[in-house]
Amino acid sequence: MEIREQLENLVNDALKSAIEGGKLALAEVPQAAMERPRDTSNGDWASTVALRCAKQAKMNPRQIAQIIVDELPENDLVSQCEIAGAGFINLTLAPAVFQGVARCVRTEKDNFGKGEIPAGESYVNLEYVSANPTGPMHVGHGRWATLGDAMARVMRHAGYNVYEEFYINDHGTQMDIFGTSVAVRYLQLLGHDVALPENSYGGGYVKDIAQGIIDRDGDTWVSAPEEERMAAFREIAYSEMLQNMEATLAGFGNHFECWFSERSLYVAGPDGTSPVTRSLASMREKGFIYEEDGATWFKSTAFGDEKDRVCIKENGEYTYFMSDVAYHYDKLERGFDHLINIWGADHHGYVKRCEAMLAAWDRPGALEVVLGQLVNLYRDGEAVRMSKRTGEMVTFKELIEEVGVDATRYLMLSRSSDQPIDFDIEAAKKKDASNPVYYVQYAHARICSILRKVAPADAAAATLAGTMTMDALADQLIAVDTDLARLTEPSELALMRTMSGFSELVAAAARDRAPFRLTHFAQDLAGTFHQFYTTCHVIGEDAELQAARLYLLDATRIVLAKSLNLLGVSAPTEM
RNA sequence: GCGCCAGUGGCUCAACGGAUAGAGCAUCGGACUUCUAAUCCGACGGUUGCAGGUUCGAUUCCUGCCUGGCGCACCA
Repeated sequence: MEIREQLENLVNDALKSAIEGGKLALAEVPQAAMERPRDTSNGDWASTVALRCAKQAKMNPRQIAQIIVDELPENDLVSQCEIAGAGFINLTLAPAVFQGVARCVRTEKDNFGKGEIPAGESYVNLEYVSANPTGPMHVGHGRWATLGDAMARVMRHAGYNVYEEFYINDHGTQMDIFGTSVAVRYLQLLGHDVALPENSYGGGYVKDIAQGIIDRDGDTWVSAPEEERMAAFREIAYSEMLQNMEATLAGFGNHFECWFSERSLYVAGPDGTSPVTRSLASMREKGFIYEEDGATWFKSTAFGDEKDRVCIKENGEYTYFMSDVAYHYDKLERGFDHLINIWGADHHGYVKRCEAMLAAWDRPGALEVVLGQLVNLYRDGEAVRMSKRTGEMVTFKELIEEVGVDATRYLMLSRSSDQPIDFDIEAAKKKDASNPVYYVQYAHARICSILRKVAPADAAAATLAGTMTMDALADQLIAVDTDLARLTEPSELALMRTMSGFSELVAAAARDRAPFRLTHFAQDLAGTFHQFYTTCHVIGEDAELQAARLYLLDATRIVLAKSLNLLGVSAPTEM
């Protein structure tokens, strides 16, 4: 049982017996609702229950607090109990409670802080990035890549069953325009006088693709029929862009269970139906589809949208929205109960109609759209849009190459997703105190260094060579039954106290889709460690104390590594 | 005009409705003969955009206003 629950039970029991004993006149038993005071001088945990029921009980809150404290059952958790301020009940826990946390960490290792699946959540589809395959990913996509990945990691650790998906918009006229753009560049490179039509893709990468085709096939496509050439080039360019995105994201540490093609939504199966026809039929059956002005409409206003939306245009073409209708329907068909989409804030106008379609299928609330604010790039405080090298929009790939994966991820995650990010490339590249990612990683590396120092030389060397994990090394050095009773220094207790909040933090970060909180936790834990490092020595203390501190150190290492891992950031063993 | 997001020290950000609003950076002053100084300690710095309301208690919730970003297609 979590410490919070145990304390709540204690206080709740006290309340109950005070009421039953006639000392408190309350119609119903209020909840203890323990919280962690920001200032540890107010104890490790506090209850505000006395404040909240003062009015009903018609008593002074401090008086109520005293009654509750008097009724607190005997226990070995609380070492000190204080009534403070207006009527706060502040509890200080016995060191043994915190020592138990350290033991729990070393026992559970990578599973420390792992949660149970929240009620009502069974199978979550998390869709993110979903960049168009008509060009390279830009910096904003990097934010979604980071956020989605961290969200998936955090939610999994909190017990959710998460399936990560990338939606490829490979259907529709934009793809033909892409193919045409490549074809024009191809002809131009071969000396033909062809103008690039308006609305074309004009980026340098289009020319590169065309050059690639020339390198492979020469001028054989010049004589091909225009339509055929466009279609062929479209497919070549598409597959190149897709490989590009896959490689960039894989290098960034992302993994998608599924790369879902929009085209597949239009392909009929053996029974002659496709997701498009099935989703439309389902809506029609429920009475939310109608024809007007030659077009086919979804009655999204029935669910709060500001206007109805077209699914099939007057000219018979399907809208982009139709694809999304089919796509979400397909997700439901594939068995997902909860659909989470991460979108840029510039798409927020699109949310209502998508929520409406889920409601039309009697699955209101099944769709959750996480909107993220955009990324502004800076270099030494100056706004940058264009890359110096290409003269075009800075791509995500360029950003990672210049800044590095860890610093990019950490910075992208260090703000709540509904805050815009001002990403300064030069600031992100700095390897000093102003860059928090190194502060956290350094704490981890420092611990590893101490562990290596007390280890046999060959084992220490093996961890540096990568042939032995730190976990394995720690297991050699640290006895399972190490006595932790000597860990009573303030900085030792602070470390364990910080770690004791980890599982609750993971649960909250998952619930609120806010992995950025892990960055604050990691910095907090790293800071607490650095303090410990300066006040407490490990090596050279008496055998019992050294053993206990090594144990604590390794617990800290595990939690630091886990926090970084949940953010998708590496935990280096030396720096 | 309507809608979404946000406004907290010079800068970047925190704070389940709780206590004296916390960190980091920057600035200034200290600490390496000791397990990594990518570290630590200290100082300076605030009318939480404005005005009301709810509450024992509001940065947090409600209303109005101001400022900034984004969006309001038979485009994708």
